[in-house]
Amino acid sequence: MTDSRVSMPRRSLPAAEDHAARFARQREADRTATAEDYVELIADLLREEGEARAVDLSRRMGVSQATVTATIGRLQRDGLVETKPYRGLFLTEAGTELATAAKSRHDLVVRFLIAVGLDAETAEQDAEGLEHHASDEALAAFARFLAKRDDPI
Amino acid sequence: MTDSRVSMPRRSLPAAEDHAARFARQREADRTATAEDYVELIADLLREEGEARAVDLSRRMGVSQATVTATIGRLQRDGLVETKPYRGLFLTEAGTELATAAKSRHDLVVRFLIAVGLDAETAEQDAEGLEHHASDEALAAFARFLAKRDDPI
DNA sequence: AACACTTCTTAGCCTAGGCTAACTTTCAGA
DNA sequence: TCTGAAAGTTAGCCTAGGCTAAGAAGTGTT
Ligand SMILES: [Mn+2]
Ligand SMILES: [Mn+2]
Ligand SMILES: [Mn+2]
Ligand SMILES: [Mn+2]
Repeated sequence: MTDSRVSMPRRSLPAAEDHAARFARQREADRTATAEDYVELIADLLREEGEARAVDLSRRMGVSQATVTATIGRLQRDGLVETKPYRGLFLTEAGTELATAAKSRHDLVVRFLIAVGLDAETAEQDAEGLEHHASDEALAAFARFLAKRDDPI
Repeated sequence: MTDSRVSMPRRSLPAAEDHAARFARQREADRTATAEDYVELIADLLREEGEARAVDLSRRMGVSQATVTATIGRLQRDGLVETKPYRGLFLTEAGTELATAAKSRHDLVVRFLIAVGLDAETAEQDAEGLEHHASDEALAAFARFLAKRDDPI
């Protein structure tokens, strides 16, 4: 029903299917965000503290221990995490890979935001959300930006 | 239990409360994202098509009509939207404000991503998700970046 | 006026991700 | 060794946001 008599009208709305695809991709990113944040945090805790306890996740995620138990259950079901009660959480191969990717993405976003003028704390804050919605293309662009800035021939 | 004997150790983890605050803010952004996307789309449809039907939202969001009904119900409950069945959706004052803010944020993010090297379609795609997680500070930084680029005195 | 098509709603279901309260298990210190 | 605190689990609840299938309600065309 779109009027196509004018060659380049006030075309602000994309084709419905394309539009829908954008939102679908975003919903997908939302679904994986929790897993990424958890495995990233588990990896950080393992590296920095030597162990990652559910109670630490609870504190650092700002969520009840019951919620952590449930979430960890899903991560376990999905083959990302293993647990030894009272002995902490461990990442599977897949979990480690996901954590590594998440961390490098996180760090890249933080560095980019700082380069673009944000203070470190705001950059960290924003990165926590933005990291899950930047495509590989966007990340590549961020990396190029940083490279150019560091080496401005 | 954090060891504070060393002055500046491998401090990668922020204080637990700060860490939790970051995630809390992100959860908040996630909660408001759907409302923003819906009112933004309704405003776009009203402007471009003259009316915003639930069935169009369904198509453009890539979601069933039943889901749209439910979501619109929440938006109505929250005072953002009004409905006249078979006559489309309308924004309240609050809804219009939210839509306007969402759209300007969306556009800013798109322009910024393009300026940083993304192609238009990827920029649109990514903006759909990123827009909900960029703080005012980040948006201001993006705007500064664009301004400087356009006027590189 | 009737009929078909479209639009919208309703009912019933599901998962993720939150919560509190109560319980169990482990650990550590007296 | 006991025993209290910490850690973890379980049960039961909630909301958002998805879905399908079925039915109701407009709308438009003949
Ligand atoms: Mn994150
Ligand atoms: Mn992160
Ligand atoms: Mn969006
Ligand atoms: Mn948007």
